[in-house]
Order: sequence, then C-alpha cells, then structure tokens
Amino acid sequence: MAPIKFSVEKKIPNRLGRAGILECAHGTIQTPAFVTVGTKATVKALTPEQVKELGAEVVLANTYHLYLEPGDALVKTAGGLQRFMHWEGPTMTDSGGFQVFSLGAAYGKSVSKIADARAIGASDEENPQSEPAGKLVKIDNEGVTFKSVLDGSTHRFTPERSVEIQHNIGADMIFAFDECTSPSAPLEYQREAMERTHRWAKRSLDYHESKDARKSQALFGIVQGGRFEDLRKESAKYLASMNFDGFGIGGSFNKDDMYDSVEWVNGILPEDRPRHLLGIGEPADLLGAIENGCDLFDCVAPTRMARNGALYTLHGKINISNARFTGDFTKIDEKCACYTCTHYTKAYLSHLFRAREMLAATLASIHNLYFIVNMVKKIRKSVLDGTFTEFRESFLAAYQT
RNA sequence: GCGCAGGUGGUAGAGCGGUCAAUUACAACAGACUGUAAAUCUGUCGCCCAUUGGGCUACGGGGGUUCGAAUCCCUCCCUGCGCA
Repeated sequence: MAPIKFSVEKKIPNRLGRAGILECAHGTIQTPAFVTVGTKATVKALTPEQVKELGAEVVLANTYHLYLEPGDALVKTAGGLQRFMHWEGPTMTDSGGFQVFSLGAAYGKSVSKIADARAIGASDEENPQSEPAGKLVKIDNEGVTFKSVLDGSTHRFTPERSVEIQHNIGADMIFAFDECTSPSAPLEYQREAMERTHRWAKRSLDYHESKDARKSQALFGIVQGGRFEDLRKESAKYLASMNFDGFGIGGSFNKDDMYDSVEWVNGILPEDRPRHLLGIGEPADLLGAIENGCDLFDCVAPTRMARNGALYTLHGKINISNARFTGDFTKIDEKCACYTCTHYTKAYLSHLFRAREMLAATLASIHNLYFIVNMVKKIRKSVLDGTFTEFRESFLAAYQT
C-alpha cells in the first residue's frame, strides 16, 4: 500500500494547474495547499491549535535543524515529529538540501534563492567551487560535510543519512537529499549540481525502499536545474522515470521566469503524483505556480515577515511599524476574518511591535499565515469553480496597487 | 552663603585645544526578507544645496585667550551632593 494517495479533482482549462486531494498517514490535504513551515518542530510564535485554527493543514520541519537539536533519535523516542510537537495532522520534512545552499554558497552573502534578472551576473563574484573562509558546508560527490550552526562541530550528510534521519523524525512526506544552488551559479555548475542531485535522488530512493518506513512515509524526489530550460527538463525527465511518491521543485529561480521554469518541469512530471514547489510563497508567486501545475508550497515568508512587522493585505504588504499606523484603529485588512483582524486594530499591533512585546509575533503570524493559507484555499475553490483566471486577475489588480 | 561635582545632538553618555556636526547605545524614520544561522538585517538620523562635495548654525548664557575652542580662562545662570 502506498504511503500517500493523490487524486486530481479538476484542472484549469488549457493549463497545468489542478485541484486535488492528497491523503497521507496523518490526514488529508486539499490541494493546492500552503504548507506552514515549522523548521524546528514549531511554527514560530504559534501553538499547533492556532496553526490549525487559521486553516493550515500540514507542517514542514527541517532535517538538518532537528538532527542537530534535539536530535532525530529523541524525536523518534518521543513518538515521531507529529506527537513530539503535538501537531495532529500531516507533516513533512525537508532533507537538509536547502542548508547546503544557505550555509554554503549563500553563507555570509545577501543572495537568496530568488534573483531578479539584473542581479544575476552583477553579483556573480562568487565561485561555487571555491571555499571562502567561514562557509559551513563542503560538498563532494558522496555527500556534504557541515559545521553545526549551533556549536561549530562537524557533521556529515549523505543521501542515505538524510533519509535515515527523516525516517527517525517520521514525517508523512519526506524529501530526497539534494543540492540547492545559487541563482548566480553558472550553467556548468548548475549542471554539475543537478547531476549530483540526480545521483543522490537514486541513492535516497534505494535506501528508502529498503526500509519499512516506505510503507508509511512518502518520498519526494527534487527537480533541480536552476533557471536553465534544458536542465530543468532533463531533471524532470530523470526524476519522473523513478518511483517517487511525489516531487519537489527546488533550487534557484529568476524572478521573471519562475513560472516558466515551473511549467517546463510540470509539463513532464507525471500527473498522478503531487508536486511541491519548495520555498515559494509570495502571493503572486503562488498564483503563477498553481496555474502552472504545483500542488504544494512551503515558505518562511509569512511567518518571518510577520515577526519583522510586514503584514499582508489585499492591497499589498504594509509595515505595521510605520508611523502612520500608531493611531490607526482600523483592522490590518478590513475583509480579513482571521483571529487577529477580528479582535485587534493596527494601532494595537503597532504598539506591540514598538514595545517589542511577544504577542506582536503571534498576532502578526496568525494574520499572515491566515492570509496566505486562505488565499491558496480561495485559489483552489476558483479552480473547482472554473473561475481561476478571474480570481487571479482581480487579486493581482488589487494587490499590486 | 561656602566647598565639591556637573551642564554636549530626542534620551543616556563619550570627547577634554586642530583629524568634531561631534564615538557609542537607545529612541525615531524608512527599507529588505521566498525548502528559517532571522523576535533578524540594512540605510538615514542639526539645517540648506550637491554626485564626490560645499555652505550655515551648534556642545547652558555672555565675554576672553589662541592661527584655531565642545575642549583653556573670567563671569553669570542652572542641577546634584556636602558643610553652614
């Protein structure tokens, strides 16, 4: 019996996008769905009840972080991630592949996995093969050697080790170990990293299939290839030929053609398995990605932005710390039905942020997560209703003013 | 009244003859954040122009010394502590 069951309910006409149902060991997810990020087995600033109440269906934690602290063995002893963190629903873990990037090529730099066209090349002083002092990651063909961000101690991840740790953590859906690259990495390096990711995908899958965990945990392979069409398609073809339960689309994107990249890949990946776009989550990005065939998304943006005072509204983001909100007794978003908006004003949120009160992070996180999670739910409904295009147009018209 | 210690930018508090429009912190103002090294980071922060840069007014008030003073001297005002 397969660890997950995915079925497509309805498609967007002439597009790759679809609405579906994903059944996993600890619950059902209606796709497309936004996956809340709980890196260290907690959605920062929120209790699981709050996460559930705002509408989230699934939480994604991180292998690297939980391995370092408190250790995957302890999570296993606790009864797995779901019991340990008291999240009564589906869970996922990322493989640690993103940390290959964030603690490696991106370490100490301002690069993110999204670049705009002008930035690529301009900031291309880095050579991915060089090892600047301070980097915490060393990549070789067998795996990756890490220095702990907590104490500097040295650790090693291989595909087998990453999957073994993810078995111990016990999430419903886990990811193959991959290498997330910098958007400024040149074609030759993207190819090298992609091919390495492919070899690691096979090793992750072979290891997974040799263990009992395969019965309850789904393994997703990760498509790479940076912003290059031929690499993306090659990667999708390679992974599609393998026996993964679902697919992740990872790595770096060019802001301007991210939707194209997603379309290249999803046009090749099998329709009957879920596709998770890793790390993507701004409103416009979600619309574009869903239209082009993605089912799942995770992103730190809603919670991180929230803690930093940036709040989503139907008319774009606002910074609640701005002076103009100190005496503004209206809601963050007049049409929002979240707990925060039903009980508090901008003036109060403004005060909490200025006073550095902990509740600021909680109320802001509830609002932002509600905004994104429910935006995706509305998109899902529009797909089912056949009104996706209208929804997209009206949303973007309001949001981008 | 006498003695001592002080009065510096929104606040606290450095500076103690030139490199001072003045270290630093906080506050303020704005920006960034996309598989979380993140309750973080960046920029601005006397006034007026300017791209580097330039001009003006400033370190309690007033007056001096000096080529040059937030920095030294005199005086006045104010604050704190001690003594009458």
